[in-house]
Amino acid sequence: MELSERQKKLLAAIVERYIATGEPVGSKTLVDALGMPVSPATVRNEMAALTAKGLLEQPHTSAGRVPSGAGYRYYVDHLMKQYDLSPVEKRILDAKLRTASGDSRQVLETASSLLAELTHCAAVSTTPSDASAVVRRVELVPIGARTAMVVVLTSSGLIKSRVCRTDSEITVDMAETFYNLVNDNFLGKPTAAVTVAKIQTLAVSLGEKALLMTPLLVTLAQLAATTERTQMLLEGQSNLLGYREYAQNAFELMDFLRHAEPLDRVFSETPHAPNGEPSVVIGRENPYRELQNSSMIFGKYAIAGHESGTLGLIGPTRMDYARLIPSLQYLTEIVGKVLSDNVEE
Amino acid sequence: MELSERQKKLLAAIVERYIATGEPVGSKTLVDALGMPVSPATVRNEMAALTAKGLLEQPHTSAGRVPSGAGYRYYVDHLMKQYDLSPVEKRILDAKLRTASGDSRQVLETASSLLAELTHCAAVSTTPSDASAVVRRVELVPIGARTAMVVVLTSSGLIKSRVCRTDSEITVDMAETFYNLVNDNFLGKPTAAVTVAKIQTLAVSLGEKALLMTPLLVTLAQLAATTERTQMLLEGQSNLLGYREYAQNAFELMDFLRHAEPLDRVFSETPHAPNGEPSVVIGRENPYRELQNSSMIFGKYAIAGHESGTLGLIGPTRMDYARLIPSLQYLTEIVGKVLSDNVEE
DNA sequence: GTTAGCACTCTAAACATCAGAGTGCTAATT
DNA sequence: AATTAGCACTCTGATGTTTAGAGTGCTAAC
Repeated sequence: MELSERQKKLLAAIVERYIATGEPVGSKTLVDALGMPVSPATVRNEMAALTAKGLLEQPHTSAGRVPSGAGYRYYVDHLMKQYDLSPVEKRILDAKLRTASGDSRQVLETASSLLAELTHCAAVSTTPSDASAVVRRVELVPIGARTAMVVVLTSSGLIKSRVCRTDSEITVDMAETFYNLVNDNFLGKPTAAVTVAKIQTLAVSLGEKALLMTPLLVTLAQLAATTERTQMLLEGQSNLLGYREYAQNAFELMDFLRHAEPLDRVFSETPHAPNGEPSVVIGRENPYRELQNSSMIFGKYAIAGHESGTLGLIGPTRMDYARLIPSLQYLTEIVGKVLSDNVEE
Repeated sequence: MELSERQKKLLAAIVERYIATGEPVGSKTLVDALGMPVSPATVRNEMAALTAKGLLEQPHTSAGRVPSGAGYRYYVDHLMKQYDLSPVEKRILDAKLRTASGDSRQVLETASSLLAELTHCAAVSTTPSDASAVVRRVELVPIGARTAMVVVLTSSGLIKSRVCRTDSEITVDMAETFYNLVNDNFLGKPTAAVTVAKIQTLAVSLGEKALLMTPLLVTLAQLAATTERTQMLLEGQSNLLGYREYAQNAFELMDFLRHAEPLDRVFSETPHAPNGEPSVVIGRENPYRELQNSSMIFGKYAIAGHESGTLGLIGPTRMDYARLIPSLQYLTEIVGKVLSDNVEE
C-alpha cells in the first residue's frame, strides 16, 4: 500500500487520537491537535483518500473517521513508535515476579495480574507444556502411614506433585516396588505414555501387589496428565467492562474467555512473529466471532530456551498498541527467565 | 412480625414470581398465577398491608410490588421451601469433585466452577486455613544437584510444597543439618512462628553453613506463610452480567470481588448459622456498599471436623434462595469430605 | 370482609424537533 | 496542480411531547 508521507502522518495521528479518546476524529480536531500547516479541507481530501484505500471508516455520514482493521494493521506494522517500559517500571515488575518464584503457577498468576493491571486489558497465560517432554524423575515422599506424595519431574523442567492416599500402609518394600515399576516402565518415556491404560496392563503382571500400587500409579498418571494439559489463567476480565465498546456485549466475550481451548487455538494457529516479537491479531483477523471486536497481543515465553507457554492480552481493537506490545514482550521475557530458574541446567 | 396466613402465601408468591421474572408483580397477575379464590382488589389491600409492614416496595406509584430486603429475609427465614438437589445431580457433583481429589486447590477450583455453573452466580471459595495449626512435618526432596523441594505438612492436614534452588550442591550432610534445624526450631510450633525474622536469628548461630541453609529455610518460611494466608478463588463472574440488575454497575461489583480481604471479612464477621447451615446475607444487610444490591450465601466446609474455609456465592438480591441454599450446602459438605481424604486420621 | 368501578399516576415507547458536528463538492486562490 | 474558503447537505443525539398500558388506591356497594 502506497501512502504519501502526509497520509502516513495523518493516519498515525488519527489512530492515536482515536485510541486516546474513543471518539471519531474529525478534520478540524486533527488540524488543531497536530498544528499542521494545512487547512481542514486539505485534511478532508486526504482522509477521503485514506478511506478509499480502506484504512479508515465512517461510523455514519457525518461523523469523523475511525481506523478500520486495515488501518490499525498499517499503523502497527509501519507507523507506530513503540514505547518501552521505563527502567523503573521494569525493575518493579521484576521484583514482584521474583517473589513468586518457586511455584510456576503462582508466577503465571502474578504475571497475568501485573499484565492486566498494567494494560487495563484482560490478561491470559497458559501453563508451560512441552509435548516432547519425557519423565525424568519420580519421587515418592511419605507423608503419613497411608499417605504419600508423588512427585514428577519432566525433562522440560516442570515439577508437579500430588498427595495420594492408599488403602494400606506404605512400607519400604512397597516404595521399592513402586520405584522399580517406575524405572522399568516410565522413566525416560514421554509423559503422554503414562496413562491409566498402561497402568492397567501393568497391574495384571503385579499379582497381589496390584491393589496397593494402583492408587500410587494412578496418581502418577494424573500428574503426567497435568504436565501435558495446558491450563489457562485469566485475570482482569473486569477491566474490559470499563470500555465503551464492551458495554453491550461484555457477556459474550467474557463467556468466551472462560473456555481455554479456542483461545489456545488462536495462540497456536497464528503464525509466529520472527524474533520473539509478540503477535498481534486485530479485530476481524480473529478466527472467532466473539473476538472480532477485540484485539489480542500475545507472545511465547521460553523456559531454558524452549518455547513453553503463552502470555497474552485481550482488549478492544482500539488499544494502545504502541505501549502494550512492549509491555507484553517484556513480561514474556522475564516470565521465561524466572521460570527457567527452577530448571536444573 | 405478625402475618396472616393469606399474607404469607401472597408474600411467598410475590417473592417467587419476582425471582422468576424480574418484573414487579401486580395484583392481577398474582390472582391469575395463584388461582386464588379472591379478587385483585382484595389482593391489593393485602399488598398495601405488606407494603406498610416494609416487606414490599413499589418502584414507582403505578408498578407492581417488589420484595424489599426485609421481604426476602422473611421469605428466607419463614416461608421458603428448600429444593434439594436430586440424587442424580448429587452423584454427578460428587464424581466431578472426586476426580480433582489430591490437590486441594484444584478441588476448590472445581467446586467453585460447579457452583457457578449450577447457580448462575459468581462463586468464591477460600483455601483452607487454620490459625491454630502447627508444623507437623517437613521433608526435603532432592530434585537435582542444586534443586530440592521443600514439603510442609501441618496439623490441619494441609500439604504444601515448593521448589527451591540453592547456590551449592545439596549434600546428605546439608540435608541432615536442615532436618536438625527444623526439628529443633519449627516442628510442633505454630506455622505463624516460621518467619524470615526467626530464620535470620538462626543463621547467626550457623556460621559458615548459614549461606547454604538460608534458601531452604526461606522457602520453608514462604510455605508456612501460604498455609496461613487464605487465598480466594473466584469463578463465574461473567454470570453476573446476565442479570438486568447488573447491567449498569457490573464493573463496580466485579472490581470489588477481585479483592479477597473485604469478602473474607464478610465471611468471618457474619454470625454463623447454627447447625452448619449456610449463612444468607441479603442486600442492604451487607456491610459493603458494593454488595448492597447483591445477596450472598456462604458456608464453611470442614476438614476432618475443623472448619477450614468458606464456599460462597454472590448474585442479585433476586436470587433463587430456595434452590441455591441447599446447593451451596451440599457442595460445602462434599468439599469438606473430599478434602478430608487427604488428612491422615 | 370482599369486590366492582373508576379516577389517577407513572412508565416506556413512539414520534417530532433541533442544534451541532462533520462531510463532500465547487469554485476561487496560490 | 495543490490548496482552501464557502456552503449545502446529512446524520446523530439530546430534548420535548404525546399516548397507550399497567397498576394503584379509594369509595361505595355487596
